[in-house]
Amino acid sequence: MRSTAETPTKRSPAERLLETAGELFAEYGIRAVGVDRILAESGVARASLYTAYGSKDALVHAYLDGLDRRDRARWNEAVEALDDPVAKILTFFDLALASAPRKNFRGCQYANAATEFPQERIEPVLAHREWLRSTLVELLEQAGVADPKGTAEQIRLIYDGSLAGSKFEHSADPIRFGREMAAAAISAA
Amino acid sequence: MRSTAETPTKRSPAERLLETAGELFAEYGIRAVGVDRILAESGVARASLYTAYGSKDALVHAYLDGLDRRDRARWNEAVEALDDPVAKILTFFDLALASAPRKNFRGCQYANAATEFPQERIEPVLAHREWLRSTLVELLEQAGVADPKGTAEQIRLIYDGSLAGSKFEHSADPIRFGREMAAAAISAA
DNA sequence: AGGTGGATAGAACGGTCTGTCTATCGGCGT
DNA sequence: ACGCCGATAGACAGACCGTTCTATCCACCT
Repeated sequence: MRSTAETPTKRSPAERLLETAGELFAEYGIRAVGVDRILAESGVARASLYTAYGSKDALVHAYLDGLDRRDRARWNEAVEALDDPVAKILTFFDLALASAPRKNFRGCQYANAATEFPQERIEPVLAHREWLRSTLVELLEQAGVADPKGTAEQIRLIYDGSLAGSKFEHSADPIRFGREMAAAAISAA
Repeated sequence: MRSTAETPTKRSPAERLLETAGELFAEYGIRAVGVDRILAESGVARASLYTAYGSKDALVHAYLDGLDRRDRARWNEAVEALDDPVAKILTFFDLALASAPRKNFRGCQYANAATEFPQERIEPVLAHREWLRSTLVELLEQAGVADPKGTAEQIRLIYDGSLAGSKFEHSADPIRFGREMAAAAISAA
């Protein structure tokens, strides 16, 4: 009963599974990673996966859901000490910049998931995207720009483009470049 | 001997295969489409695929290569009547706008391929991307902007972002929005 | 008319995928 | 000390994957 996420040294199979799956999905893609590999690299038994999640599909959804929640939490934590709304906006780029090398420059994982499953409406992906949009609008209102909604759309387009470029070029440079573009777009607005 | 691509009414199995594969790859993704489905929808015999291409992998590369050549040809044709270099640049967005609904708003197919095969260096994808970059630089030089290279990078980032947004939202609006952003970026430069 | 070669239909093979099943192990509470 | 329950190891089933093979067919050329 008290087994779930209690001792930090020994985590549950469900947790280890989710972490390993997340790393593999991010690096190689979701369709390219089979459950056999997840099981082998996590050291978890096959049956544990199916008792904990029920299917690979459910594990994928748990992965995307955790991605959304964790990304939001990281941003919230990172902007905690900041006052300037513009600095908070640029934090999106700073976080992407920091995680890009760790993720082998695979770009936006939400976009990757949407690419791999074109005809599914993936809830966490849409939710994350809407959160990003509304957060940008809010911050741009605080910054006192003339057209918060339009400018937010600009920032988000730049954000998407910088992550796409990072994936193409296997480099963090496009994200740095996008950060500058975003800063300039806010200044101009 | 004279069988290859002679009569326009009845095309060769290789051609029908490539066309059907292209449509399916674009709509559902490359990994998601098996050879069985390509064969069924094209009405081509199984053996014909392997005598013509040798493997699914080779068919995929032929698809990507044809994508690159055709996209360049379409752009060249579209800008033939144009003089203004800025108009030529915006033609990239116009073409994307026109093809987006036909492709079910699946965004940039080069990005999709790069997403599905993260650790392969796909030649046509890199070539297409470099062609886009150098073409933009050339046109921006003609337009007399101060920093052609930097501005070209901006345009390409906006282009990438607009296609990514189109995929997320299943809409052509982000491409229209990106077109405006690109026009503004050129004006400002 | 006869033959040649490309296209076709479809069976079959080996491999991999997700998912299920059985059996054993080990820690923890009573 | 016993029993329970989660975790483990691994075989297994069924579907699908790409690929090869065999055999038939048909259009075209001499």
